[in-house]
Amino acid sequence: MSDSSTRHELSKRYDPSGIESRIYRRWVERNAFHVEADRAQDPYVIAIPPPNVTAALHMGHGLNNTIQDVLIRFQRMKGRDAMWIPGTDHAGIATQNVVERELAGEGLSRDDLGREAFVERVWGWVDQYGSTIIEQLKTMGCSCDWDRTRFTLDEGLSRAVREVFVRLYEKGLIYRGNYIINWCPRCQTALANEEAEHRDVEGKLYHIRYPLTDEPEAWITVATTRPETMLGDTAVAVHPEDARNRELVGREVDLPLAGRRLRIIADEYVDPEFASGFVKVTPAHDPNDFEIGRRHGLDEISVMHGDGTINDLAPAAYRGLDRREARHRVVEDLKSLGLLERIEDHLHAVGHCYRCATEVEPRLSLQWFVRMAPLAEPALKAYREGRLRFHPERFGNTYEHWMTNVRDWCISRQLWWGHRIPVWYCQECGEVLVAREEPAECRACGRAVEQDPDVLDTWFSSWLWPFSTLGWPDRTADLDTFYPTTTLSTAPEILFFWVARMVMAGLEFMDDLPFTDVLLHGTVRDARGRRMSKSLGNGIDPLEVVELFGADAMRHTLVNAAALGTDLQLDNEDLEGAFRVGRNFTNKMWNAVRFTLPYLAAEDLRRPPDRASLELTDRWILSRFATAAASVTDALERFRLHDAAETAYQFVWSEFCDWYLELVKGRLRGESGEESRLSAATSLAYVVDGWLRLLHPIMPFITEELACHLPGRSDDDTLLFGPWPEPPASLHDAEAEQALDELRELTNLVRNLRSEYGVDPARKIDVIVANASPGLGLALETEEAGALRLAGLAALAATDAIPQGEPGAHAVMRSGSEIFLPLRDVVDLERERARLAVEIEKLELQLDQARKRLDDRTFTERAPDAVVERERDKRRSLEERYARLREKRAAFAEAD
RNA sequence: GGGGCCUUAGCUCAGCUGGCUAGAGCGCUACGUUGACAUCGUAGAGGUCACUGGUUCGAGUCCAGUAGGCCCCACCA
Repeated sequence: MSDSSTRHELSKRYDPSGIESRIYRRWVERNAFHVEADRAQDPYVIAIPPPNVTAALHMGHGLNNTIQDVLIRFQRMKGRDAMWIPGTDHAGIATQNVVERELAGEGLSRDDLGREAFVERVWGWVDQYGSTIIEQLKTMGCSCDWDRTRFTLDEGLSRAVREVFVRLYEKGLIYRGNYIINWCPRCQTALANEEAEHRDVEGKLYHIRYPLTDEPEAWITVATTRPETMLGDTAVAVHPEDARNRELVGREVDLPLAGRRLRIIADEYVDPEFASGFVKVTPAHDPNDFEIGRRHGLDEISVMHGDGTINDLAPAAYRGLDRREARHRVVEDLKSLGLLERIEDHLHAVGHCYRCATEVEPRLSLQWFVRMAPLAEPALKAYREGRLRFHPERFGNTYEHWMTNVRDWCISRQLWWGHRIPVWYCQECGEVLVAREEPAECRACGRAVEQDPDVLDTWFSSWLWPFSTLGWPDRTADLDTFYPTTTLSTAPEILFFWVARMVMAGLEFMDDLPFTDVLLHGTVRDARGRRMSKSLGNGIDPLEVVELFGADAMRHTLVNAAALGTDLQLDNEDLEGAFRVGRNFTNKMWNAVRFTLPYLAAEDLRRPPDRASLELTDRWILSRFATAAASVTDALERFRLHDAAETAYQFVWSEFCDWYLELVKGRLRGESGEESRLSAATSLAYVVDGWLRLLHPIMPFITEELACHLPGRSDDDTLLFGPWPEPPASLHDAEAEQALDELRELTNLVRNLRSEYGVDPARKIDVIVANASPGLGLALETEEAGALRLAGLAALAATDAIPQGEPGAHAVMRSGSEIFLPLRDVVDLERERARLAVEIEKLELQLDQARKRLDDRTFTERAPDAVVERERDKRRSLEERYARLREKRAAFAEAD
């Protein structure tokens, strides 16, 4: 690679376009993200939550994948074999819906094509668009091991799915049966419990009279929210202890409209306090009624087709009506029969399909299920024993609750797109064959067999993701090396769908947790606090953000806004505003490095300069850098990415740029001699290299680009593999920090006074310092020139005592050092006296507080010594400043 | 019905194990084109940390309750 690509003058503004794609290409060309199993000594592994193949990148992806990339890059720089497995999910219903919609545009349905052609069509779609999101992840800078990209429906993963199905079946953990499941009448498939989203709906509660068979003038009243299901009633139930109603148990009622006789039965399920205490029992259309029905051996009459229309088991008048129309008709008919007692408003939760939001229909049907309790037990144990950790911790409660109340998982879907259920039925003898490979014939009778037409829930493949992607069920080197993975980062809403199930599968099939730490990030919201969504049209397109401000700016903004466990808000109507912080920061970094480049010593950037040869300011920035680096490292290790971003930002901007660069400018130009220049140049080089590394996980492009320009570096060098900055503890320098703190305080005080008295910024003024503390003395000894420049001073003089009563502005520092600006032309005596009075008053308040505390015996006795000592220091400092300021004021009074 | 979270500056939010004068960014005010950066610099205004009580030498931080907002789970029709 030649130098020509990057070795040019840096532009005045940072322009990420061009740079980012060039850098990414360079990484890919050297195959930098790939890790070979046989060379991985210390693996750190993340399996990406595979986005749906139908997906286009949204901010939720942006956030989650930034988080993962930060973690991966951090660990890679620390020297670990960081491997990030990418891939996509075939997303059964979602993808099938997309292609069906496409077909609908051509006036076709999937039935027009037939199963085979339809599936082929979906594959075609996947081939064409399925890698869109993968490409978009690259634009964001994600450092996935692209060689390992997997798809939940590829050959290897399909084999894993069949293997798992067969094993669970043989273990008795998969069964088939007729149960009430959640049915989406639009998608026309079964759903898992988790796939039905409960939402409150304003409904009605209908009170309906069922006449007693042997006493036609008398009736009982049942209450229902779904009158149309009465067509499938097969009993009426009361609570066995219900004093009001229990003598009716055993009698019969005439079911209106359907003309069927129903027995009144007693069942504990019924709440005797609710409404009249009678419940109509519809075993085929309600999960509770189903249970009652099984307990009492009731008929299960399903009165609906899969599409939600009434079927032939209902009276002719209702056949073919949609469930809504049927409800209306039933209510009207009951009204005209005088059997509708009343209708009340009723708020209740109704399940909705998580893919198309259609109201779910509880429906009796023959499906395949996984018995979950035996799988949940070890998964729960792992959490309780602390082997599985959640960040933030509170999600552990949610996990525990779900695990302890887990219900069997309906895994069959009446779709065409997905893993075909590996079960074959003999048409002759009814034999059921569950097999890894398609059987040629029935093992019982030798006749032809036919495969179950259904496919598996898409999560039935994703729950195997952490090991199926590594080659399982084969015992591969990848599997040995990279399983278990380390961290999982995802959105809390798929805790049950995916995270919990992966834990179960990992423990069941690999005998080990799939990961040890689960990081659950917040939700991205719009300016009004609403969740960003396609339907609301309030999303922000990450690609547009990258285009406008660069991936680094976006990543920084996202990480910076996403404190652990909190949602983040981004203004979708003001992109510029939303990403300003990150964008401005990239520009700041760019210019900071651009400025330093000509001055950097071409020493070994990675070796901290020897302290003995350094000047105070250099020792100070090295000390600050050591603190920042330790704190960023700690934050990243604890998944507190936000803190890491914040710390690095403050260090670079507020300490490095605002103070260090400003202070050393003159020295870098050689104004203080060669030795001084060298001290600054070597320190600068070490610190710049260091903070570029600290920021690389969050902002990989700009840091990589800038690092290439450092002396002795070329395009062939990269920050990818570290080393991660681990400055020696010896860089911590209390003396330098103390001195520079005082220097900064002095500068701030002078600036403040200048501003208050409206001194022309261009005007150089003098300052007199008296009673300088050792720290300030030390600072001025070496940094006088810097202080003069930053405070806009012409000269700085030290004396033993400030001239008494002379017109000018006064201040006293925390250390007790005094400052005097002899500004006889601008300082108004009256005003200065008033200003001092205000200062004195403020000090008095603080002093009172400190004294009160220290006078309190319980405080001095019970608080830790260190706290008490600090308080004493504070009082001492306050007393000193107080005394000095009062002197000033007194002097003014005399002078007047 | 159960569980969890939130309420801190005009706005968006930090503040982890309780301890110096509660922070950041944006916005606002005043001033500034001193050769890194106007995507900038300097200074400043702005907070009874929702409310009430408790624990403690000490509470934004811990506990209880109140009010408001949000989320998850749940088979009372």
